[in-house]
Amino acid sequence: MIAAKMRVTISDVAKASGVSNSAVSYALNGKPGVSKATRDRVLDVAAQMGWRPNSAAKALSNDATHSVGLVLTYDTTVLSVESFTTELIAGLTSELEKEGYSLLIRSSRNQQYELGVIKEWIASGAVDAMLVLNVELDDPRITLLKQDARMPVVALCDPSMAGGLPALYDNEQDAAHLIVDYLNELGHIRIARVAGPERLGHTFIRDNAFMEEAAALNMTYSCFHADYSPEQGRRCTERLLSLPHPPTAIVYDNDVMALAALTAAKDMGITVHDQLSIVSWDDSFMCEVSVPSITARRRSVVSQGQHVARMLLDLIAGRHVDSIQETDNELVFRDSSGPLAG
Amino acid sequence: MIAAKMRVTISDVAKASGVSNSAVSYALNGKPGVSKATRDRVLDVAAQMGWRPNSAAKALSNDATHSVGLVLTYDTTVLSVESFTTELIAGLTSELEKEGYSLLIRSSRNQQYELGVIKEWIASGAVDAMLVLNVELDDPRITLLKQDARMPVVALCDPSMAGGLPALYDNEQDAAHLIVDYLNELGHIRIARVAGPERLGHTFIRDNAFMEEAAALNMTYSCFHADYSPEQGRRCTERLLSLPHPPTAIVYDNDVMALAALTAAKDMGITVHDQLSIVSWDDSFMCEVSVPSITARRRSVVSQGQHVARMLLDLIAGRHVDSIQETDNELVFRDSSGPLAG
DNA sequence: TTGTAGGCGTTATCAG
DNA sequence: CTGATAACGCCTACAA
Repeated sequence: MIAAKMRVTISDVAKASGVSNSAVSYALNGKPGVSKATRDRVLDVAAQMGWRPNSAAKALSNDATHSVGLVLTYDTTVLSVESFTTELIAGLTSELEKEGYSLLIRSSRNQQYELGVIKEWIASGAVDAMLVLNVELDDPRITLLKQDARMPVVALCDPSMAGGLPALYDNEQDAAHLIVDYLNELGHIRIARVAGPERLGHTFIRDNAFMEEAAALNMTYSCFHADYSPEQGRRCTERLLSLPHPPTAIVYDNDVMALAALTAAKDMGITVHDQLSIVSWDDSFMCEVSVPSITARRRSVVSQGQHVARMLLDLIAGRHVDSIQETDNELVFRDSSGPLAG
Repeated sequence: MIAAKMRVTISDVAKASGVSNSAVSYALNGKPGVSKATRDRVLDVAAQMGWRPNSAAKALSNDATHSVGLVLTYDTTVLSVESFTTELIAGLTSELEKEGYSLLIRSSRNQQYELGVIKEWIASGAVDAMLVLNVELDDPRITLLKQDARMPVVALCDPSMAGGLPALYDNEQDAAHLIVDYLNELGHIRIARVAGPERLGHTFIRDNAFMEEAAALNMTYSCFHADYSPEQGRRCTERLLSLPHPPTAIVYDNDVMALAALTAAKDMGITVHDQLSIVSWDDSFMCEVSVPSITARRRSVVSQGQHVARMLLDLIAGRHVDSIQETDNELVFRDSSGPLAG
């Protein structure tokens, strides 16, 4: 049992450079209180010995862990929207990295469990801040985080459901208008939408936006709610296309369902583009390479992740943070949509 | 500035229940040294006051953070294999969760930077263990982690490149045989492969496996290396199909490139299935819904994540861990492959 | 069975 | 500018 425990501490460095413990601390942290001569020497010795601050000790002393928390809830949704999760994490971590922050991830099966994780984080100080995804109507997480204001939070949802917490949100209205107007210009009169789970906040927002815009343009609009899975995407498509007056254009809340719709339509002998226009709310590589390729709303989830990270870092630094609306709505026109035939 | 700092500590609980500090600690940790009566009372009071252990203090005292580290390197690879990353994280976190462990993620642009992160983790004790992805030939990370044995590690790569570190690995040979034999039975003589980056360990392993198996069956085999991106998948496909004696079957190292190949072939007027068989090394939802759907090797990345997590937890617990080979190789037959026409 | 005291590594206070 | 000394919250010998 000789080596094993070879961690270099501040006192080791202090001893080796013949100064006091605190002198080393000052030197290492670039704070005043030491002469330039000793500072340089200490820095030198520390580097030589390979000293690195112990994260736990630092965290205990500073009451800051330099990490940001994220709970991934693995119900049907997460794995069906793979690209969202990966891209968000990519954006988050790349921005956090700039300030030396890490992303701490925990897994949860349901919202109840996630509530427990959040409570633990609040009480244990395991993370300096956290973000909340997939906010639902009257989300208990929001309630919890509001009432107990110790934890800096950013919510990824419409401000109307963030309960005053700073939120980063899409301009869903704008996107809905973009899509509905586009379909209207193509001559479509009866449109439909296969939406995400009804309990999700952004589904609710979109529901209203679509309804209003369709009404304003005198279009017939019907909507089925699904769980983002290909199975339900398929089923809803079949149901819609079996209606007495089927829609001539369908908008899907995610790419996976839009893709499933492609085969569903094909199996029913309906030609996408000519007889049926399909638009996806989320763009992804799948929409590009599918046959036909799918017209989709583009947004950069990666940069959304970066923005959230920036907001979180600001909150941690004690700066005031306002809700921010993402503005980059754009429709990418591909083969799955076209003018109403006839 | 009255409330703000309302964290409940062990001494608060001690005071409130009229016993000593250590008695509380014993009681809370289920260790002997307290009477059942006081233990129950302490537990009660602690619950009442909402006590939760401070993670930093605990980490400092126990030299264990209850977290496992993962560095995501965002070169081209990561975002092109989205599904792999998401599924791996899903598997990892769900298994870690069972023991209350978290996944700590940092982001890196290149291997040099990642080396720095690893060194910092080793010296700072920020994670109890870590895993290594995308191992390359003579990977400096492996070297580092081997020479400095303080950090429990599991590598996701062939044992031959894990340098003695415990590894979780696919049976690439078996998978290669599976695919090549299948194509051989269909009557294909000239096959090709669009592989991943040459520097990656598993690419190397697969290269050899394919070459050997093709040779054993007297098949012509050619291979281009790409970066997993759709662009390169497309370009390599075009190059292969423009050869004087083009292959009649092409295997792609990931689903994204296989999908890109679909459109590439179509644009060249080549009918997939009839004139060209396409097989993907990785399965995903995209392979199911594409037109034509793509024959693919199936493996469960989620359960691989769970296995790695299990190995890491074992290592942390001080148990011996051997390298483990995943066995679930299976080929899912879809529309993109078929018997050689003529 | 209980309480006291010291340590984990860092930061911050306060004398000298 | 320097060097003891306490504090952060928890764990664990060691005494009582």
